[in-house]
Amino acid sequence: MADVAARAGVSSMTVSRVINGNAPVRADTRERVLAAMEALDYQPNTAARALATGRSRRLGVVAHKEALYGPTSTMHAIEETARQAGYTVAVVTAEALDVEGIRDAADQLRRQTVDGLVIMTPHSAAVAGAEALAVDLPVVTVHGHTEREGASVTIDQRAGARRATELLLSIGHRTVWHLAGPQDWFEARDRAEAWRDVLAARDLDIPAMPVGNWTARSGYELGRELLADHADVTAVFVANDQMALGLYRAAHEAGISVPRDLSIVGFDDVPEAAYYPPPLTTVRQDFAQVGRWSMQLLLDAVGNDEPATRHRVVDADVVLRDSTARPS
Amino acid sequence: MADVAARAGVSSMTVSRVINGNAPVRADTRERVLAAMEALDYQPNTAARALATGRSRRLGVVAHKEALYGPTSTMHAIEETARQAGYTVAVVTAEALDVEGIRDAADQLRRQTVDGLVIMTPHSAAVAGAEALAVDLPVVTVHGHTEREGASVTIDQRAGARRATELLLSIGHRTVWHLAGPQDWFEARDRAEAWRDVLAARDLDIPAMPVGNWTARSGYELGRELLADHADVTAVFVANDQMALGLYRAAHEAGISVPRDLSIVGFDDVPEAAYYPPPLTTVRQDFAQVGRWSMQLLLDAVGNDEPATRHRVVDADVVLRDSTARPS
DNA sequence: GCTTGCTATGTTAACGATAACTGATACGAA
DNA sequence: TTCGTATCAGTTATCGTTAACATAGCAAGC
Repeated sequence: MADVAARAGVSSMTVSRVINGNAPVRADTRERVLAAMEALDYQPNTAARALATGRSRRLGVVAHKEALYGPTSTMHAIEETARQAGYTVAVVTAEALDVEGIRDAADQLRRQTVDGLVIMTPHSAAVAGAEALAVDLPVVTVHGHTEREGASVTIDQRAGARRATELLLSIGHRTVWHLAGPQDWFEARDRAEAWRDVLAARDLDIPAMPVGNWTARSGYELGRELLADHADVTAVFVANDQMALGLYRAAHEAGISVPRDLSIVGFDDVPEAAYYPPPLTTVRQDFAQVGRWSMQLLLDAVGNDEPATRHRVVDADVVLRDSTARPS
Repeated sequence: MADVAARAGVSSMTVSRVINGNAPVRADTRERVLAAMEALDYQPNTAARALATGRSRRLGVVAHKEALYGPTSTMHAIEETARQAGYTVAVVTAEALDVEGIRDAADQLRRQTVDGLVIMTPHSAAVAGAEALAVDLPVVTVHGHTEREGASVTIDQRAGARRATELLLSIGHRTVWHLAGPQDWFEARDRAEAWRDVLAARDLDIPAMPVGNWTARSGYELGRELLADHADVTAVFVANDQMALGLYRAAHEAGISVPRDLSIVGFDDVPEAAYYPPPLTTVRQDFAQVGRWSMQLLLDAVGNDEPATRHRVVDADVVLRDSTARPS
């Protein structure tokens, strides 16, 4: 920077003003400075700037380990939105998404002088960790639930699950079973509760709810037991698309045809769902929207220097394909 | 830091020495300093440290947009390895993986004073961008090809593709077709070339090679044409698992049974592949290993303050499942 | 002609850490 | 005893940038 200043015949303060555009600089002076920057291929040093201003134009994201489709899509949208606003993103993968894990990850990010934090909080335990942080840093939580303090972006799991369940009932199924996701994930719990609520509202018996872990394998194993034990199952709402794929296989092995003998609705709408045999009726979640909105909330909070507080909810809609039919 | 020093009754320099452990400090002094750090919940400021030392303990990763399984797994492994070595990771998603896009992304990271760079270079065009950078910063490229200067980690696409093709020939198929991936990706090109080489080495005719774009949709559409036009196809090696899923559907619609009438081998071994109907024989790639090794190469280079130069190749093995059988 | 106020620039002192040097004490060998 | 050499801690300057204040020039208003 000193070199640039010397070459342009000004003080380094003027160079700083040209870069930041926050104070008047005469047009011809600005030109000279810009020319000097160009000629010397000058890159401002962000460490020095962060030290002087106390702001790093860097945001932290606490992610979790699994390479699932949803969080990955959200991550990319976060990164892109941040970049367009001139921020960079530092990612830390929490070992475990409990209070301890979130705290460790966030500490590491705080040491990096991040200006704000996006925390992916699918587990209930993770929320406590997030709350503890919001005191001295703007924090937005993602995929959590909306009943906490501070800002968050969630997908309307309940609406999606309600629609899925109602769809199956509306085409004539007497009741709907549910293969659930791990119940320490908000998303899984919300889906299960909404499913239960729909059945309860219609005075239907609520069948036993096997609990899986998002993997196709768990869908397969739970599905095999379910179909072996209960010959009367005609409709299953599955917690996500991978588990639905596992259930497909269990049904196939049991000689049960989808959708003729068994209707299945998934959740997520992964890109492959349209090519499962048969193409899967599922609930689409706009993961990218979640990323964009969470970053916007965070940028607002960082800009205004106040904790973020707003909640935004992304809708979730059923995509009708070929895995659902009236019961025979 | 000054507060910590005051509380412990020492100078800030002594606190620095305790933190970095690079100079002798008497045991009881160290204890006092550690106690003060603990009591004040002291967090070292990385911006100041970066400014003073010229090293940020931060590494950059240039990723690409698509939320594919492989790159995501690699990313997580990179992040984890970096964290264990005390480094953080800044991610930038390149808009386009061409020379321009890589350059922009890397410039942004360089301004962040990163100590080194991992560049995911699946496109041929991206390599040129990477080469331009290696001059003043340790760079490791991933998923590129090995015939360039500098360090890289790749998966042995050729070996994997060769094994897949040979497997199909060895169980009696007269020839093997190939549904290829986009030919501007090294991985896709390597797989196609290895397939062609195997056939050529046995003096077999080399069938036309439809080219897709990694998606299930492209696998479906190409598969439909292929099966309609060529009644004699008995074995297909597909560029990745998603495309294989698309081909499954095309076969199913055409009344062709897998594996009885048609054997299929995929590539990647995504977690769902074992639950495709039928479970997919495919080539497993250890994406996490790629991430770990690339980070190790980079950390070596950063530590020794010299450009990275070594190449490492991760093997790729066939996982035998139920989508392959002798021709009937 | 003198104040007032604006524009454009320079000067100085931080920001929070470390590098390089200096000083004090202790200990062993000659 | 004296010197050399560790060992431990303090002092000072520095990294590259910006905040805060100072200054100079000039136009407008009375």
